[in-house]
Amino acid sequence: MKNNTNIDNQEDKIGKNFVFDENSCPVTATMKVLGGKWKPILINAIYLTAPARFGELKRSVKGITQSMLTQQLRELEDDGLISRKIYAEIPPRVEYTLTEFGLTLSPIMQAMAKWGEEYRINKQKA
Amino acid sequence: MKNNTNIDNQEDKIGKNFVFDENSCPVTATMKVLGGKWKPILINAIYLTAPARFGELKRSVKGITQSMLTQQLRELEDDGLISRKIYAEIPPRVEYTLTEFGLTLSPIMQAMAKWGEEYRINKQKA
DNA sequence: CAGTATCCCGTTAGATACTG
DNA sequence: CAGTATCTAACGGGATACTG
Repeated sequence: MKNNTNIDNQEDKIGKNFVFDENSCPVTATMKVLGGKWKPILINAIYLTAPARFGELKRSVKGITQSMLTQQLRELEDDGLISRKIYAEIPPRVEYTLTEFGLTLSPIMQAMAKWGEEYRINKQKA
Repeated sequence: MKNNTNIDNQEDKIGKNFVFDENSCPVTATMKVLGGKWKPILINAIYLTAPARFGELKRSVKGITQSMLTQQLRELEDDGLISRKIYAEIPPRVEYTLTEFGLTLSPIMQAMAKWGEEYRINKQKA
């Protein structure tokens, strides 16, 4: 739960003048990569249907628009989570796959999925 | 990584007409709770300084405004992650603590923190 | 088929002022 | 001290049209 790098500085124990800074929070960094409406779904979809084609994703991811799909795929690619393979064919074909690094998200996604389910149960009671 | 409840339906294996729906993605549900600019930092801050007072949080969480702090604390409370204890004193005192349920986020936060650090290293190389 | 380019809107976050 | 109320700015996401 220690998500502030200042924590490493033993001089600066959690005292009255300790400061929590968003820029040094690695959880926030992860959220930026996984955040937004489509990222988790897309990662999951690509994981389960790899190699995933653009048109397939457009059909299978309910409600996503073409521009959103392109944009999100670019961001995932820039973050090194997915790889994009272009086939010089007519009609054009592009396939997306999770990279090795993208696969390292697996335990986090699983933990989040499990927690999310418990959260729903918890909310229904409240 | 299976974050679509449809996955449980064995009739509907990942085929050509499989649909990924945002409403049935528990990862997205978790993201809504943990998402936004301040939630991870606040959860961490409350965890490390509990019982955390309003004024303390305002001072220690760098850059947060009073209205944002109030709003985020309310949301965390409504989600059952933190508890709010009011002391009928002058001057008024309010203390925030993680609930049992809030503490169950710990493994996720730790996993995300670890991944976020590796992501940063990965990005610097690219 | 797999995109790019624009324009638009709703939500989220920030600034400021006021109060029990 | 610990809030609430209100207004404004920024950004994520959506609709539509066009293209190699």
